[in-house]
Amino acid sequence: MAPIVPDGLFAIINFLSSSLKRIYKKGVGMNMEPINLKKLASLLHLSISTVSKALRDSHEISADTKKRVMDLARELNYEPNPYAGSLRKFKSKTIAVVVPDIINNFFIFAIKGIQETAHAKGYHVLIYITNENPEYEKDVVRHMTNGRVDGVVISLTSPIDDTEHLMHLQEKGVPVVFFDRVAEGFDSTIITTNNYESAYNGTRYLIEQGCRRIAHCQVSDKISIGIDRLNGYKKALEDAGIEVRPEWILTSKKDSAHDATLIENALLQKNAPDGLFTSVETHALITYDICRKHKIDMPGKLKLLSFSNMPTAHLLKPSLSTITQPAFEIGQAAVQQLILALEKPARYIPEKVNMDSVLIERESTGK
Amino acid sequence: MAPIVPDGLFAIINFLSSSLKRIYKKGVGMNMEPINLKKLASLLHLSISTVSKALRDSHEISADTKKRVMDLARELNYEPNPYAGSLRKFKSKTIAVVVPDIINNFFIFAIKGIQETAHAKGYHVLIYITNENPEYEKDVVRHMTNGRVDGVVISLTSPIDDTEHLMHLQEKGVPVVFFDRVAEGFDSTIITTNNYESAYNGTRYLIEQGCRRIAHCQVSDKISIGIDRLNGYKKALEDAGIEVRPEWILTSKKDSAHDATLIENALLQKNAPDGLFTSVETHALITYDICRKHKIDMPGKLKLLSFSNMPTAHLLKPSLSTITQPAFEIGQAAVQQLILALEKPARYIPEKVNMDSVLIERESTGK
DNA sequence: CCTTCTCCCGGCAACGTTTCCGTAATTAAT
DNA sequence: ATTAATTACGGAAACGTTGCCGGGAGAAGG
Repeated sequence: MAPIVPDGLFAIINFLSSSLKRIYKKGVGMNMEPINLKKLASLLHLSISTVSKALRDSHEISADTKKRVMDLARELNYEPNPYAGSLRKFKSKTIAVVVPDIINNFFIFAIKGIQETAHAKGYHVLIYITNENPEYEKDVVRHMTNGRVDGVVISLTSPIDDTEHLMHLQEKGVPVVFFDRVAEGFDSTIITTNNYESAYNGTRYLIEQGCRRIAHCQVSDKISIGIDRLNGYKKALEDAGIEVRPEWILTSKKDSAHDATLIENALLQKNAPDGLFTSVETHALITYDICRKHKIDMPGKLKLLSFSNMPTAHLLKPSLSTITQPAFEIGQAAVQQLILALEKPARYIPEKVNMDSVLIERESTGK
Repeated sequence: MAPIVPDGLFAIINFLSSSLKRIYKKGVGMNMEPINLKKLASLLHLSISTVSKALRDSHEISADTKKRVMDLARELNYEPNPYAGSLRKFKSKTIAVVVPDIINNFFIFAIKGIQETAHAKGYHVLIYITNENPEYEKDVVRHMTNGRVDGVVISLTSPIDDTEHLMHLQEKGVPVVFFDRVAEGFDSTIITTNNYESAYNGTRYLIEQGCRRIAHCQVSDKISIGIDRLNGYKKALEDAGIEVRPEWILTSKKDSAHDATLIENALLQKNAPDGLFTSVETHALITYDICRKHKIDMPGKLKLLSFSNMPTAHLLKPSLSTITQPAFEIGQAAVQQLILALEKPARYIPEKVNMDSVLIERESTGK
């Protein structure tokens, strides 16, 4: 069927272009010639478009041609160049996940949920850790308008009123899904937990456990969860007729050494708090260290409650009472919503999903 | 300077093509027209190649032309399409990190190190979690020959003798750097810790603490660290004249329920172990739960030592003695080596980096 | 005045796909 | 038998870049 002479010529031509490419690409190396549609087409004596359509199982191609093409493609381990397709189709099958921190079990589990469902749907996941640095977040987000990612799942480190970089992203047609640390005024999906109620219930629980001087350590006064949780804390105190004392509202500076002295000073003052409600698990751990250092009896002298997804909370001494968020499910839901926005924009209606956290009583609150 | 009529015409033409593109791309939406080199060129009455060169600060372009171009690019928030460049240049400025698990502080810190240094060097990071599934790892790795990533940093879940998928990757010219769970026979950088010595010293330490019936729980008998650590464990027993009992070598089935009963049965048999040396922190946590459930006194009846990077090890009850690996530094080193291989292939010599873990004595071993 | 050189810029091909279109050959409908 | 429809394939443009050329204008040197 295939004429001999042209094949020989093809072989020579291919060899030449092969070695040229090799030099151009790597200088030296054992890497074989890249195999692409053109290569498959020439080996099969078909056109590039026919091969392309055959591989995509197009109805325009006969059954046995498809088989020939697919067999050869499998044999040669053909892998389509994703960037060529992306360039043509304006979609990369890639999403970005942007988180403030990774040494935090909440984000770990969320990332796991994100990654798992994204991969199940055929998406690749680029990960960006902002290290609580708003400038870095802006920088990263601004560069996402270039088509590298089809959509973004983000938990903010920027203040709630400083999100024009995300507005810009949205205007450029890149869907954004927020989770946990969210923004307002966006026509996009926002996935949170019931922060206000959790903080309210947590604070009230501390009161019920006998605390009257309850401090709160928040991660920031400029992000959504910081505000919501603070408000829940305040309202619970008010409802119990307990004065809200500003000096007992500790605000993290995102520097663990600073935070440690902040908490330490608060706990060592005269008439010190008898209850502490922390918003992130690292602050709870810092508190453990402080209590050990200064021999503060927990839960005797100080009761501690923290938002946390630590797998070791029940093994600590004393075991840590926690408000635990459904982190994994949040990650899953975020990606599901994002992919819906990407693939069925008509059926996508941005929604505010609000999931419930669960309060787990343990020894640190005198259980 | 610029003639008025042509500009007006351009505007009309641009508007038309804009609305057309909008319909083609999204159907509907507030997204503006994408801005690319062609657009910049037409606005500036320059050629595409001139604009391209100006943006890359080429010496072929005059200073004021560069300024005009860059000013407009900044004003319009021009972002070069990364995939077009990747297609042209055969490099994506993207690396993949493949890890078996993410609910494991070792990998968390490693990922942090990887991500941080990769971004510092201008690389993007795709993350793949294999969930200890070799088939999934193979699937993922096989699809990495298509140019999506320039290189791969991997900690294996596949058995040490089943790595042809990685061979294939290397043959295709994609550099691979292994860390922690590594493979043999590859001409590439391998970053490990001194697993044999750590296991030897850890086991000897347990002996010194009075243990005579020491069990070892390994993550797998088919991966590098499993083998090395087991051998260190065995050697330490032999050197102390203690018999190595096969039934005390527990091998994880990568299913936490199964592992729990495995360890539970081992600890409940008559003449049970008085020491346990676990290779991953999850097994240590399982052991804590078992001890609590069955009221096994730790460290009285059972001493526990584990490889672990848990930030809460010192806060557990009892605090956990650990062998802690320099996870963050491993991640850093892995990426540094990979980028060296990518950018200075001439100066890159694959090496076997071996870092030291540190044994931290705490209460779980009777400190 | 002619040559040579430098400076600046534009044209064009190429990267690997996808997809719109055209068309030849075969089959079905009239 | 002529036309219409269908099947199966190829040609070519396009996606947004980069980089090799080539060339015109002006300056410098003879």
